[in-house]
Amino acid sequence: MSARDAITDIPPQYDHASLDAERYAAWDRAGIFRANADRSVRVGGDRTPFVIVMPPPNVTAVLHMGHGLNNAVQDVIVRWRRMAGDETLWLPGTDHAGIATQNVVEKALAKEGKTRFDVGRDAFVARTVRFVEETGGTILAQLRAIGASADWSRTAYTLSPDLSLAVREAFVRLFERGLIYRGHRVIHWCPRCLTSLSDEEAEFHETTGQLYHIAYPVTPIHAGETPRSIVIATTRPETMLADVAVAVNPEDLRYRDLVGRTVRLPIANIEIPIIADSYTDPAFGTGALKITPAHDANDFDVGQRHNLPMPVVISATGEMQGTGDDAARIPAELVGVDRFVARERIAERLRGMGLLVKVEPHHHAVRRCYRCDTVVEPRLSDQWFVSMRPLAEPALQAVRDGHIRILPERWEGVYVNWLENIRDWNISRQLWWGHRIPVWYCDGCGRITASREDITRCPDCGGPVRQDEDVLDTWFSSGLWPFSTLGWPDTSSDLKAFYPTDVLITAPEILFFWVARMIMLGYALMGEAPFHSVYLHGTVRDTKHLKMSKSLGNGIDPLDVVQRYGADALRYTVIAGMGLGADTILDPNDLERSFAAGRNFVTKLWNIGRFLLTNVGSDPVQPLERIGPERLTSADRWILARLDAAIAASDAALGPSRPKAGVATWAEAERGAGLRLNEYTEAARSFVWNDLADWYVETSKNRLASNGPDRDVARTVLIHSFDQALRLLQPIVPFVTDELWQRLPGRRPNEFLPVAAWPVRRSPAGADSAADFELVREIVTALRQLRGEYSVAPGKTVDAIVVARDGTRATLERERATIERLARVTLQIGDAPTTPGPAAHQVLSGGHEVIVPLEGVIDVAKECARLKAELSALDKQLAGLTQRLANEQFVSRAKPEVVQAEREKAHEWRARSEQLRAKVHALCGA
RNA sequence: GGGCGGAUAGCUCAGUUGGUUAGAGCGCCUGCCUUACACGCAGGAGGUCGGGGGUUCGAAUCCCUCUUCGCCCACCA
Repeated sequence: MSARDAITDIPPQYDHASLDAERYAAWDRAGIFRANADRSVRVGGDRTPFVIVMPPPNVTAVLHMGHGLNNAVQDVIVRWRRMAGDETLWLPGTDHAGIATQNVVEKALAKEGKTRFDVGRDAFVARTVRFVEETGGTILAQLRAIGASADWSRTAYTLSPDLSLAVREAFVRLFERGLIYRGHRVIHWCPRCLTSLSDEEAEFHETTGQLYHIAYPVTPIHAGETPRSIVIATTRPETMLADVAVAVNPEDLRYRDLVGRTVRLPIANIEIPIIADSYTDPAFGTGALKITPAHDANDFDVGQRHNLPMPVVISATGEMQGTGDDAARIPAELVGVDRFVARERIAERLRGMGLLVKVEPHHHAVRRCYRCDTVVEPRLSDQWFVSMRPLAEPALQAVRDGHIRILPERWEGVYVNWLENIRDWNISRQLWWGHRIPVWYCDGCGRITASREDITRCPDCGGPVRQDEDVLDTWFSSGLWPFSTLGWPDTSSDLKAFYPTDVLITAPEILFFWVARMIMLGYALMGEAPFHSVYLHGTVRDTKHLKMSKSLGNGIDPLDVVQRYGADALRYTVIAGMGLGADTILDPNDLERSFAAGRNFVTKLWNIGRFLLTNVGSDPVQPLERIGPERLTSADRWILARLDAAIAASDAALGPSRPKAGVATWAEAERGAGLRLNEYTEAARSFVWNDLADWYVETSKNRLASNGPDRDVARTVLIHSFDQALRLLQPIVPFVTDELWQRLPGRRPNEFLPVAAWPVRRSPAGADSAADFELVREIVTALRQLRGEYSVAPGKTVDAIVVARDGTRATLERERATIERLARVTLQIGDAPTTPGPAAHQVLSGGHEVIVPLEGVIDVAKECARLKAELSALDKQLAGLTQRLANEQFVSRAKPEVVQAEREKAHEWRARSEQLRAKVHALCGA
């Protein structure tokens, strides 16, 4: 088979559509992504474990660019460590996603005109299970399409029997240690989801609302007293029906005489006291504050301090409603009215009564449900809480003393600040989809029992018990993820072999929701940090810097990209642009442009391989170690030095992968180091493209075409360099690299690049051996520049003179053929500058002078004429411009920016004219 | 209200502890189908490093300030 036939045999573009899936299937069959717990040094094996737990996507999620980015990053890190020889485990899984999934199913029910209450709890849960079975987990299958090298045999699910056991164990342990308790207080309530929310789930949204100033008439002490009133300011007039007091600051002289007296609460028409409490800010509004303990967390505190009643006037669904005696506070016509409608009506009524002093626009932040965007209602209720302070302490300490680092480091401050001000975590949800709270109440004796097993009788009195109706916050189970997925509480091999894990890779949005809680629960239940590094990557945004989302319609479907350009192109593009913590900007309207870099790179790589495979041939290739150093040419030494540099740069950009052996904390110098994926990508890219392809492959062409011993040297170095380059690039573009690697000579069956050894530098101090070929490159580049500058025909071989410096003559003689070939010249090596008539010349940085005689090469007269004509035209234009700028009329009357632009243009033209004049002078003499 | 980040070539971004001429990809211009690659090759144009002030022999880099975009946190109703 001739070389040409072989070329036509391999298409000029990498065929990702057919090859990617085949490659993944081969990896899968070989089981190379499956971790072997027995090999972990922690259980007596021979390998250091390296573990990443995948942030579990929602079980019903469909792959979007955010997942694509997150998993591409994880895969690169995991693939790097796998090649480096670690026993690598990337543990995948999904999250049952309590509210999110329940919402999806409720929406489906709504289409049938039903609510979850119509179908009942058991049927609803059964239906959700079915829904998850049908659609759930597709995202994990989709991750394979982008090449995720996860250990699918260990796929976990937060609501699986195993993990549910872990959740129950965690709850009971924390309960027994007094860290989980039942609290009666104001929490965030979503009137649409009908559940309480944690602080993190009630997100602030800036809005411009209205601030209502309402006069509460002060009840006169004796007849004939001048009528007075106290004006309060509120954004939520509807809650006034639940007011129990008006509070003023004890230092506030304006109201001092009123403290202890009462006001008549309008509409509700009841007497409430005026109290003094330092919570009230005299400078805000009127300095008087209505106190509504059941509908405001702060007012609740005030209410408790003053032992005030706590009437509730808004129902779970957000309508005006009271119970018992408190029902009397709500006028009949407002009962059952939506809270926002009631706000309007109450304002109307107050206006009618002359008690609405003024309404002014007010900019403030309103909390909304993070799942359905409904304005959250503060609501007094009984909930389960985790006592966070004791949990936060070790988590705080861990980051402070370097047991855990967070990259980029600026997030450490955010993390610390949050933990320092942490408040107790409401973990009960009034939902049906999730882990039922393992608590039973005995109505007989009142005992509350948290139990690992379901119970039917009270352990104290033997009476019947009923289980708590609520489920746990979905983030409670996520918080156990780094060890629940490894089998905890069972301490069998996986947990021992792989906990703690290494790096946690996610987006900053869930730093509090998830990362901080994993750290806290890791310490609380495992006594150890769940990982030593947290890597927070950026967000995927469009060109307007808006976050990509389904609702905005500005998303990019990663599978679409995979289909068009291949998984490698997607991965390369995303990873190459992965500045530490920086957002990734992609244009959803121009996929071609967004992913061209990746696609082009894959094609380039493929074509280098194509050249190699057709020119190196299939004869055995000697390993590099068998080639004596004296047989290496300058180009060989150079490319091997460049390879060493690329390996060093890649290692420096990626590592260190963990704190130094035997040390549990990060050294200050290494705390912020590594995980620079963009730098690693650039090091590998420029090596393979700018060094290997642009120079080494070019110089090797004639060597490969020749016969004799040097041909074998070239084959060896070429194969070695390319093999190493493929290894360096495997984590980024695993498909095309393995596809090529499989075809390299000497490959044995069932070898796979993803489990081949990571490159190691040959010679730590071999830098200077690259100097000779560097000189060649410099001379060739200079000659090419001169040719271009003087319009020398591309195909024409011309004479060239290089003036040698001390000691380089022999080198130049040796490299003559290479220079002549690459620059298309016939070379003379001179000792001193000569003056061969019209010539192009350039002085190089090392002092070498490069000269190309032009007599007879180009038509000097013609080129002179051309240049002169160009110069004269330019000068003419310049003269006109100069004249205009000298004209005072123009300068004073024209728009300043126009004048400025003309000045700049003149400046530019003058410089160009000077350059051209010098060139004309050199070429044409006079 | 508090804190953080960004502003560098037409676009998307790199620029390590201040140190020759500020880089890459995409786009653009010129010329090339040079027997691996036109998704390519060779050459080239393009930047007062957001504005102003300061420190320094020297600043994209350090300090102050302003403008602007974005993010996080927050119990002034």
